Amino acid sequence: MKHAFWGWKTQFNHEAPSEIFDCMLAEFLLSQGKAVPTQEITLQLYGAKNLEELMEKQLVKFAAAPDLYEYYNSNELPLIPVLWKMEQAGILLNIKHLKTVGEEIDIAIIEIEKTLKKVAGFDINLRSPLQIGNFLAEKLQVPLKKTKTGKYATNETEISQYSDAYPFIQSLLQYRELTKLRSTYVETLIEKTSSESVIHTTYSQVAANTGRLSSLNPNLQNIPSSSGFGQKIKACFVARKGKVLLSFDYSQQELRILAHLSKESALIKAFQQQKDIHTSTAAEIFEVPYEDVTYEQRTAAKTINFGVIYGMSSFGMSAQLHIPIEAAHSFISTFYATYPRIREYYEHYLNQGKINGYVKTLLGRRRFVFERAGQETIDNATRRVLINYPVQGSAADLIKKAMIQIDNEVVTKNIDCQLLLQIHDDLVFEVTDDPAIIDEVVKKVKKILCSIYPLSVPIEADVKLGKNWGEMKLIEQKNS
DNA sequence: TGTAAGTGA
DNA sequence: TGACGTCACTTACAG
Repeated sequence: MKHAFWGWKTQFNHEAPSEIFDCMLAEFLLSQGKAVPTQEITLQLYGAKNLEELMEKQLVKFAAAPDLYEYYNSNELPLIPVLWKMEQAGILLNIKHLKTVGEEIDIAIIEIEKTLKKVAGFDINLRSPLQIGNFLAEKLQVPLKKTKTGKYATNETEISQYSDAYPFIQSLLQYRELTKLRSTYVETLIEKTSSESVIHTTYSQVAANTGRLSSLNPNLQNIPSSSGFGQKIKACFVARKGKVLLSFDYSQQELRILAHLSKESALIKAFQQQKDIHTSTAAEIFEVPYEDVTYEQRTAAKTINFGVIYGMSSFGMSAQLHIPIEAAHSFISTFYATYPRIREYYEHYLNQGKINGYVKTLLGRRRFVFERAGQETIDNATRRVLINYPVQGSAADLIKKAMIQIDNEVVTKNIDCQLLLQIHDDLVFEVTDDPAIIDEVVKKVKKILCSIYPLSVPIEADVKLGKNWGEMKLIEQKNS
């Protein structure tokens, strides 16, 4: 929780000048009667003597781009005190419980370690991809692929296909999962927790090229949720005494934004009718009634729905769904036949990228992919960026806008409630454990989240409540 | 310091 | 032809 706005980015394609954030943070802190953190490196970098001079230099930059100045004034600068308060508040950690979970993990690790070393027959370093790769490929004759540096690839998707034939691999994957949890989550979280058992992250507004926030020291945006032990770790994040945690999770926000941007009527209709979007896509591409969609069909449709947001190829899809490339190709063709406007959306943004050198989000944030306008060709990596950025970037814009409004209308309005965390499409609050207050916060926050920017589809959010972050219970259906 | 791996959205 | 889904952060190993 040093503060939210250290650091800077100098890539040509980045338009979030962190130095102005430093200036605005300084102003905010001064208004609170606090000491201003000196940004000597930033000052030196821009050849400025003080923050005022730095700010003047920034304003010169912005003078050339009034629309961006407007965007930053309304959506980035007001977010600074919001993030600052989130960092200062921090979240309470049940250290005792976390240590117990750590001990459970330790016991499991020691057990697995013993059996693995026995099978290997020597003191193999299980954390070394080099040693593991050599052992698997040369001793056990597992036909491993090579990485780009010519070593054996031992990543999960590569080796898990042999886990049935080799119990060693199965145990190794468990070993990796447990050691990851222990070192990255249990140990670091304990280490970074204050004497009051509160953990403070730092948010950066200038790390992600899409305009998303990022979280560091520690990163609280990738706390595990899937596995059993992961859930237990998450459950160690608790509400303070007399309070509860409330989370608001946007439902399929990126696909809704895709529907809005592409104006694809079949997709818009599905959202308007409040259907399960993956089932709906499955019904369309497999030409079966909505009610008859099977689990496998829904899974395939889900992969395709997310795949299109990222510009996935038939190769990537075949790998993920374990189907032949031809089948994946056919799925994708059918998808575009079903949702023709999505293909047009692609073409539009690719052209914008060529013509202008950048593309824009809903709120006008730009991402440059070329140094100059008027490009003839686009390579595949750039193509995917152009396709993904408007969707991911717009989602980031909208939740930031909502956070600012929520802070103004809920957090600072004598309602006992504080925003603690943002995980891209998810906001976690700490609220007094009182039904009337909880009800008020739920109504107000949900209203802001869902009406922050009218799309051609409804925006929806799931609301969950709990004493800890690992066991949150849905308190309101998204369709209500 | 770069690479491989794994966690999240 | 070669690559093959976006955006992050952290850990550990090896040079």
